[in-house]
Amino acid sequence: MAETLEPDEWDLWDTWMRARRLLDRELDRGLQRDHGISKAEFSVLVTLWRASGREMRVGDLVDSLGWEKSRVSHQLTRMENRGFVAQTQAGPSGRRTRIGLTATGCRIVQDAVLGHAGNIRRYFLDSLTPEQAATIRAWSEQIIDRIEPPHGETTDAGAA
Amino acid sequence: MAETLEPDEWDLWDTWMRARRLLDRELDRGLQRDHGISKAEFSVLVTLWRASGREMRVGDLVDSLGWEKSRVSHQLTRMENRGFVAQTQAGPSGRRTRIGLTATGCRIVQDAVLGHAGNIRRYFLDSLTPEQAATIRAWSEQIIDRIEPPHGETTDAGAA
DNA sequence: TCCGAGAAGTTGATAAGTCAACTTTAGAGG
DNA sequence: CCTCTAAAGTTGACTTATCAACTTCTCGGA
Repeated sequence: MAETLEPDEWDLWDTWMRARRLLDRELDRGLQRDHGISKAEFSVLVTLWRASGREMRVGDLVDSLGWEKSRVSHQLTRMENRGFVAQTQAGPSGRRTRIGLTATGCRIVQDAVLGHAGNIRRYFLDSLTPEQAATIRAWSEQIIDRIEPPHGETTDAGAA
Repeated sequence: MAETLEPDEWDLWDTWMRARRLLDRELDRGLQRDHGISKAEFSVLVTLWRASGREMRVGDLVDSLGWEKSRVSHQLTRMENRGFVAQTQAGPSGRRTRIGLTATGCRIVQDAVLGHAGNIRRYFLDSLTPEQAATIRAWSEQIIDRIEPPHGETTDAGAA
């Protein structure tokens, strides 16, 4: 800690952050404009869509998305109101145990995936050679490992 | 538009997004824990700090940050209340024309930059060989160019 | 000088995300 | 069968972000 970054390191960081921000904004707008959903809604929809039976446990959704569970809960409430998802198995109380796509949700996600995939390709993948892709993947995995090691290893030891 | 992604392309995308999310979360927490400020506050502080005279026009701040101007305005109001920034030149109405760091803001950002730089190094730069860094930089620049071309060129023509 | 268009900045309503506290459920141990 | 504990899920209050509408400035042309 308490060490400084060289100017070109700062510059790399800033450039990377800027690219991310622009990319996110562009993808968000595409989703909103073409399909009327937010990126958050899209994430929930595809996650459910990929699941076998198009439904899953709330907790598994939390893990897949990597969100706070309260965020998932609020999001599901809103999406239930919009008619995109529904409980597939109601617990004794008014509580969700399993949640799944409705016909509407299913239809929307199928459309949205196509458009979104196109945008991801256009903005993200097309600017990428295979070697670059490999680099990005490897480096992303390093970051993930470093911050969230596969299982109960300590976070900052080991790599000393 | 309307084309699909291969499984390994989706996987690259997911991995990259996950890495970003974890990295952001980690950096946010560091800033909050060690310096009591949010990432948004930090961004404003460093941007002003790097400016000559430690002050700038609101509109330039908007451009540098790449945020919506209303977001910047709200953020500045909060930060004025916390005593981090202040108007350096008051317009005729209660309006900000130029905004700058206060002594407090200046002190905080100096501390925070050190800690934050350390975290950026630890999580982001350390996992990077020089070639990887070059790749990431080049690719980030491509994304920026593609979405926000330097000056009034059309967004999607040209690269055909 | 006066007008009008557009830039610059603010505001308030609403949506989304975070945090901590709470309730219900499920399971292990007695 | 009971109880205790932890996990799962929800809730409400609070913070932050977005959107659209608004006000105020600036500046070029009649």
